[in-house]
Amino acid sequence: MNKFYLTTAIHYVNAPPHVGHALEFVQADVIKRYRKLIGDEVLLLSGGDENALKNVQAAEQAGIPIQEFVDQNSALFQNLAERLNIKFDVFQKGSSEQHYKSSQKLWELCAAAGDIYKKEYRGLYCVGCEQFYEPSELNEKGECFEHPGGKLEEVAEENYFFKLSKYENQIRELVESDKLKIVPEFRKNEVLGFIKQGLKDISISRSNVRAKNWGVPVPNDPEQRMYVWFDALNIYQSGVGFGSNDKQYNKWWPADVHVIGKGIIRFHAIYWPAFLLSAGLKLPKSLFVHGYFTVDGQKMSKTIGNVVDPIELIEKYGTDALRYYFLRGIPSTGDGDFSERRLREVYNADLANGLGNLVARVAKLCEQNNISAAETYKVWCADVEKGLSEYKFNEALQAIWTLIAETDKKINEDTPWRLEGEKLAKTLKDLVRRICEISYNLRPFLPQTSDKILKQFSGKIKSGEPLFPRLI
RNA sequence: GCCAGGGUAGCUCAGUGGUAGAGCACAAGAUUCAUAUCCUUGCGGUCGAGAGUCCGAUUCUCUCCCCUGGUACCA
Repeated sequence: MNKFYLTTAIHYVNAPPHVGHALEFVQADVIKRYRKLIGDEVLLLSGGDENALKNVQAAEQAGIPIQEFVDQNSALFQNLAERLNIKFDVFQKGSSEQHYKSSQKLWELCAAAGDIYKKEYRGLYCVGCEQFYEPSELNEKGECFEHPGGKLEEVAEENYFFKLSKYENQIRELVESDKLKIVPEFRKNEVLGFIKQGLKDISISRSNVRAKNWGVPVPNDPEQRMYVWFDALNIYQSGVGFGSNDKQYNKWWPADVHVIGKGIIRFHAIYWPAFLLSAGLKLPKSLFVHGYFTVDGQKMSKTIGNVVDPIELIEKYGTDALRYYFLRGIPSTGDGDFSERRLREVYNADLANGLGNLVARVAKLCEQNNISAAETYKVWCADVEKGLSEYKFNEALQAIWTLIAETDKKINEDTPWRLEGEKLAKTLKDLVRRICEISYNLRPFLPQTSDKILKQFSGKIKSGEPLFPRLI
């Protein structure tokens, strides 16, 4: 049996999840369900990047102890997954003891390879924001936008650095050769373009003061904490036993695919393989990079106040309706505009009038004529498989909806309501076969709906409640 | 600034050196098994602007305009 290990990104848990997170979860779940259906043993991991300074700041603002704060928000991410009908086999918390040990082990391996050294970092530090800024990020007076009037201090601090520059050629080769495959192609080119400019060493630690004593302690240096990316990426390993359970780790690692958003590709395509190369560990096989949502044409942001809550949408339209919109309504690798108006349009056109209505009309015909379904159909439509293997979910679904349209047309041509006897039975059985084929192919995408249809179309067929009541 | 991608029907997008395509939306017709549904037909575009190559350009070349993304220790 083939193993297949995939992950979602490790998200900041400084705020509740929005539709963008939901999109990524659904995409990962489709891959997971498909791999399972074709017989792989699959593990899906997600997790929370709980060690970021942003969490500390957000917790302070909310007036909640930091651990309690990240626990609460991590739970919201897990709850969202459940509501989307997704099961994370592992949800690895960055603040867990096991993760700390695992990340320290990774650090020690990199250090033993001679790739970690101490160096002074100088930068412009804003006390109000508690972070460093590049000159380009400041206003004309050299002040930060959040705290105008206040001068930034030039702060120097000893940090640990990782010799990223050493791995430049190896990483270029990995990406070019697709040994680390990046989907889609244009993201791969972006990464190569970035590498071409030359890789510099990166800081991978912070002083306790700046880190507010939060985060993974650096081994053998009580004054420093790991910079979040070093340990956050390692969640992919710590969650499957790196540093705690060798048997489990050897079974699942390396990851077959990391599903991530475009904003963090550099960390996954460059930093992450470099850390692993340094530590002498296996590398993930591929990255699947999705785009971001805009909302009614605008960037989603807390300041604009247009952050869309996926839970509300699930309550309004149902899990599968939302899953369908994510998968069909936007190309899987591009940016998509989220609009509720569009969601409603797609719901009525494709789910109510298309799939739902087709199932209802065939079910009624079968009920009236005492038709039973005997066999089960497990045949993948070629275009659906093709779409899935390339992560082009919208194209896969399009193929299924072509089947739906063909079946509708066939019913109109055959006019079963005018037939009788043997001919009628034969026509209806053919329609039942088509419905089963459609719902089988639908399984990775709309699991609840698929189950409902397959249940309705096994044994004696009866008409039932509409799958997707038409919205007015 | 530099690098990459894009500007095609009201919307989302596909596509080609030879009189422009799909789905949705909209309109009409026909049908009744069905969720006022399905089916058929129709409406709808100087294919970002200009110039060049060619018998012929939306498709190739150049210039310009606009949009999106990337341009690292901030995430």
